[in-house]
Amino acid sequence: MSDNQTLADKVFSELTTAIVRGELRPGSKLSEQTLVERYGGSRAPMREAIQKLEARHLVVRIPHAGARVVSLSLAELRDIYEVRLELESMACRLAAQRMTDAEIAELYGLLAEHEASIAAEQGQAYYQKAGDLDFHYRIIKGSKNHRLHQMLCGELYHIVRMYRYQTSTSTRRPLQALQEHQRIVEAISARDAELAELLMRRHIQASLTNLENRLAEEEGRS
Amino acid sequence: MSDNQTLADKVFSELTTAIVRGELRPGSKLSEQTLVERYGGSRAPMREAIQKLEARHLVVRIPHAGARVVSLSLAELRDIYEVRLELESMACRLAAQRMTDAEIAELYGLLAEHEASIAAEQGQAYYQKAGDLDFHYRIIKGSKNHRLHQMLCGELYHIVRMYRYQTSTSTRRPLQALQEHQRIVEAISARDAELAELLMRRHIQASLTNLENRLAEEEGRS
DNA sequence: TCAGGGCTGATTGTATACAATCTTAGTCTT
DNA sequence: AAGACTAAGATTGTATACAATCAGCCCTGA
Repeated sequence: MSDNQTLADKVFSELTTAIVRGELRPGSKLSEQTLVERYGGSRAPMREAIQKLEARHLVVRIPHAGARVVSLSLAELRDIYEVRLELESMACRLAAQRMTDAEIAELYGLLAEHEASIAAEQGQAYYQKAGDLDFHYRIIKGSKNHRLHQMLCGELYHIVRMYRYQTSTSTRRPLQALQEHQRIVEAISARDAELAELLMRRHIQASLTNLENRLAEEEGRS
Repeated sequence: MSDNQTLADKVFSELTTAIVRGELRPGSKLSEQTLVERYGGSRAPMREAIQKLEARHLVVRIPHAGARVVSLSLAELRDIYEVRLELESMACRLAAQRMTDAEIAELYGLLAEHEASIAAEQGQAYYQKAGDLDFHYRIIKGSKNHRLHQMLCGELYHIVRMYRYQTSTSTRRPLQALQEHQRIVEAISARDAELAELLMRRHIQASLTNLENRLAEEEGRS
């Protein structure tokens, strides 16, 4: 029953985490033969795993030329952040309308945990980051829109996490982020959808403007 | 050079149009063997084609049990429309900011064509539908956000087109749609991003509310 | 020295064969 | 008669082999 997942799925999972964690650098080649040597099995499941990665935009495949880990330009990253900004604001609005009281209570609990971990200063960047992801994840799920959840968690978030170490956002300001999270939850709790959306938009906007500044200065240089 | 596309790609294209046009009914099974008999070749390319369809959410694949053409519930369709509403409004806002004057001029030209075809009453539902798609497509492209373009055109639109014959929207009111299109283009031309977004939101909202009404009455029935 | 063509090696695309799993029909039990 | 179990058949997952294509290198000629 737990062995229900196919070999291709397992390799896909392994490769996904490897790419997201940066163990496989952007631009590096993924030859099918290499994967066979590393993970065992035959080429067929490896091809399937690569195709699934391609579907999630984690690798780029060129016919007869192989697959490479995706390497995004700043412009492409800006595109992704723009879309994420819009979709996650939307998710927050819907969450304010559709989350159950129990789910909101859980959100409060999560915030309390974060607050404690920050206060104790045990919560280093890593914990804060995981907590941040968890927070956003719950709100997305609270939107009760399955497709929205799929798009944000299945297609955009891997990329965002992958490039997060570059962007240096929402990790250097844990306290401020926590306060923003608190206000968002308050808005959701008050069922104020418009305010919740606005606050989430602002919360994410910082990353985007940061990115656009870098994009502008890079264009100025060239 | 034109033969550069692989067999899997060709089968994928064929199947995509077949599904979108309704020649393959939602829920019908896609066995690999059947595809081999219909399109020739061997199972390997067929598997790849099916996987690409799965990536675009046009089929659902269950391990060891095969692939079926996706069959969406009204609730899932609502989710998709909600996301489309948000993304396409966003696209319209960005288009107002980023489209070139030449592209806007082309939009006006497109509107003139539609007006003529409606006035001559040669433009039956089919032409109007294609024209409508073209209009929306150009605005999406005008957003200059490649990922947004990918998501709307590559992932959502096939589904929307597939179920459009059910929803009966934006085909029975060609004149009103045209007028709404004209106002949208005027807003874009005036570089009024907020207004353009608002108008597009209203323009698409009709389909969504229609869908939600049907969803509500279905839930009331059960 | 450099541009261009062709060859070799490697890699991907495709075909076929085998193994594992699911589905379905039938039978048996309660 | 309804439901569960079993076995046969079919279908998918995997492995291996072959063909087609591409990348890199050497060689040739101006």
